[in-house]
Amino acid sequence: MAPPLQTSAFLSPGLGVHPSRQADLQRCLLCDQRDANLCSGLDKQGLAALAQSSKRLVLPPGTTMVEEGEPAVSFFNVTQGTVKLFKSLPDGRRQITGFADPGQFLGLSPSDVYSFGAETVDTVQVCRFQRPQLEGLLSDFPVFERNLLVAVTDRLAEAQEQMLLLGRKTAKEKVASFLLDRLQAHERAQATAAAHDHDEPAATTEHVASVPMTRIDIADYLGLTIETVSRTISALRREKIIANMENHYIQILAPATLRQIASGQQNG
Amino acid sequence: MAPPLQTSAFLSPGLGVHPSRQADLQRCLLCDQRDANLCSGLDKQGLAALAQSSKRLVLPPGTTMVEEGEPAVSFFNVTQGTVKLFKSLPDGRRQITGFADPGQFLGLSPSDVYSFGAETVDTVQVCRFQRPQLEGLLSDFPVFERNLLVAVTDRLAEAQEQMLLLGRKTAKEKVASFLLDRLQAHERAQATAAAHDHDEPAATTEHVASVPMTRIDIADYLGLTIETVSRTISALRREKIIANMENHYIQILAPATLRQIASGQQNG
DNA sequence: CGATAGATTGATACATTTCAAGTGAAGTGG
DNA sequence: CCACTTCACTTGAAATGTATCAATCTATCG
Repeated sequence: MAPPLQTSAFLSPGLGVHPSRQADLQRCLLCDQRDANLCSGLDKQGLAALAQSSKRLVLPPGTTMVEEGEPAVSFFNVTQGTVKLFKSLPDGRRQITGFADPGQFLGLSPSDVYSFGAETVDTVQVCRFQRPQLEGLLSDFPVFERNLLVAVTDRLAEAQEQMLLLGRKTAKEKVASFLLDRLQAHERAQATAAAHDHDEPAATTEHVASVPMTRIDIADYLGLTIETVSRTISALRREKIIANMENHYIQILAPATLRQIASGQQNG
Repeated sequence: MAPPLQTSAFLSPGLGVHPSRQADLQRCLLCDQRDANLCSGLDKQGLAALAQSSKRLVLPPGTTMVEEGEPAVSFFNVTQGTVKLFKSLPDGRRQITGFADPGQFLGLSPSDVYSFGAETVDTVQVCRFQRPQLEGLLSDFPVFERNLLVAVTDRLAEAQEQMLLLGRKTAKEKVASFLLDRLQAHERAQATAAAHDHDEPAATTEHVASVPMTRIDIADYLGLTIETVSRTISALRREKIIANMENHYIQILAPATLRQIASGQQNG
């Protein structure tokens, strides 16, 4: 099952890193997501190996990254933008199982074909790994494998939370939960950007949710129809719990209230 | 599929296993689940370490194994029976996120407190690990860590399938999918038992689903009410797709039809 | 044998879907 | 520069699948 690869030291630290690989390593060293999830805790040698084994891609909105049933040859780490993961029924009904924001991986599958599809929501940057090289990295760098284990565990916990939402929450509770998720996603993005700008983290007095996806995607994520999503968002706006902003952002006026709604302690 | 078994005599005295640990090692060597998931591919040293670090427990039906919010101190590997995992809302609404049948683990959590609850459905046998010892095992035995990574990945894929069910399937499709899951669970159990009996695998001409859980559990797993579950099962019985057996077993008369229903290609 | 828990069945209610129409913004071509 | 299309979204009215409320049945167990 797991080929126990030898940890051959193919890049002696400190000594001459292959010139043509310098650019690769730089890419990792300067990456926004360098200390996030998969890539955290790696020494220079590990980072160099990661850099060598991956390729950075920029993908326009609506790009299919993974198709259900196709051979699972690639593995991705998202560094910018949002990717939607989904499963479909033969008649076209679709369930979005999650959104992969910067710092998250995608592409693991229990078999040799993908068990899900993936498509970019907006413009997305990823690091792409090929399967065999990924397995080598896992074997060679225990920290990397541990990071992946932790990341998959996180995703599993998220999936369980989403099952609670899908199975037991009302439309209003679903939308409230979603907006809070997107608030958190935006806050994380802000924090990451601030850290790399060396700027002071601007005191977040405004609560803003990043919602780059369409109503169709939201509906397919929450197990609702687009009409119900639209109506529910309108209702929250009428109740002054949220407010419209530019294109793909929503302001959260009453986060505490929204949290109460999301956890089923208030019906508004 | 079949893991490469060690063919060596399983207790060569030369290897100096500590005498007081012999019983522990025997427990692992004779375990039904020895070659399943987490415990597969381990050499004798690894198996001995596993045996030493874990304790076998037998738990009666309805035992709380894990409570949401409590410190995540234990990790379990199920060797017999079925455990239900769930998340709840403050007002008591509950979603069962999965059933852990023999060979499956439970107890991983992204933080230091459990993000879910777990309770035995019937009489359950588990191997219990304490957190610190588990981490030691993961670090010491790469095969073990890889097994866990594979197992968590499997569970994540299952969770995604269940999200599709919860968000997009009708009551009838949900129940059909559930019965097929339970058919597979029973078939796996049969296969395991047969392998350890050294008996020929009895030609499975009858398709039987093992359903040890109550209607309440089924409803909380499928995002339905007990009434809807009951009505739907009755409808399938009326249509001669399934038939009643003793207490907690259901016979599948038309597996192909059930599969079509489960995947949304037929409404019956 | 009565008590209790699990399961079934029926009648009604309701949350969400479905069907339908309409709005507004962005892009296109004459 | 302005009709015209398109796409995402919103809103309304009617339909429906599942939930809720309620009664009954069955099996197990003290």
